[in-house]
Amino acid sequence: MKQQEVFKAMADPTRRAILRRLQDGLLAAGEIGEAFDITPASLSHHFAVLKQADLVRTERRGQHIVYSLNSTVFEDLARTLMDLFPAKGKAGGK
Amino acid sequence: MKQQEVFKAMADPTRRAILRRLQDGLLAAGEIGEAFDITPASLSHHFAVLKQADLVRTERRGQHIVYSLNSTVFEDLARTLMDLFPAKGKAGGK
DNA sequence: ACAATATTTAGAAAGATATCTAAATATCTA
DNA sequence: TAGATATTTAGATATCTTTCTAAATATTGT
Repeated sequence: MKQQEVFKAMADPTRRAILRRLQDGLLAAGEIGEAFDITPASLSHHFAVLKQADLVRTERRGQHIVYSLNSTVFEDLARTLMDLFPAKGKAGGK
Repeated sequence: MKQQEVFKAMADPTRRAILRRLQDGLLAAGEIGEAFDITPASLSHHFAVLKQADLVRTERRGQHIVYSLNSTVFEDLARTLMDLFPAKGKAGGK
């Protein structure tokens, strides 16, 4: 996991909202954008950050590009957080 | 949980390192700082961000101010992440 | 009360980020 | 292949962050 990229990606509220929209399944970039008051260009920038962090996958379907969540990275991230708090992770956590 | 503040706080590598140092128990600001090549002033700024997010608690002990983790917020954060990925959280997760 | 130690606050500078508009690229359909 | 639609890239700008130095505040011990 590219930890730094993942945390940075998650730090923006628009990006978290994008991820939430993707919970229900694949969506095209434009469909995702409908929910936000933001230009396609800005949205595309957010996608790039999410892709960089490997939080989403893309696939072209005709003239659309569809996005989907990459659950693996979420699991890794959750684990990293778990490791961070004391009670659980045994003494020498990474 | 102040979600936005928590995510932002976690997005900086120095702050995550601070949190990791605190896994082993209470530490004074200065002790934490020894591990980093950063001025006390900058360190103090990071503490402020962590406090703002409620990720750490502070208590004065004589001339020291000791920091400790607030596990509750980590749990909340981990839960938020879990909710974010599809398979697990049932359909209508917040 | 003074000096020493520990930490925070204020203010400034450099770098990163989010957003926009305009232009480029890719795909489909006529 | 030309036009329409969907998305990304380039370049600019305003705002936010990280970091610094210098100064302020709090506490202890003499």
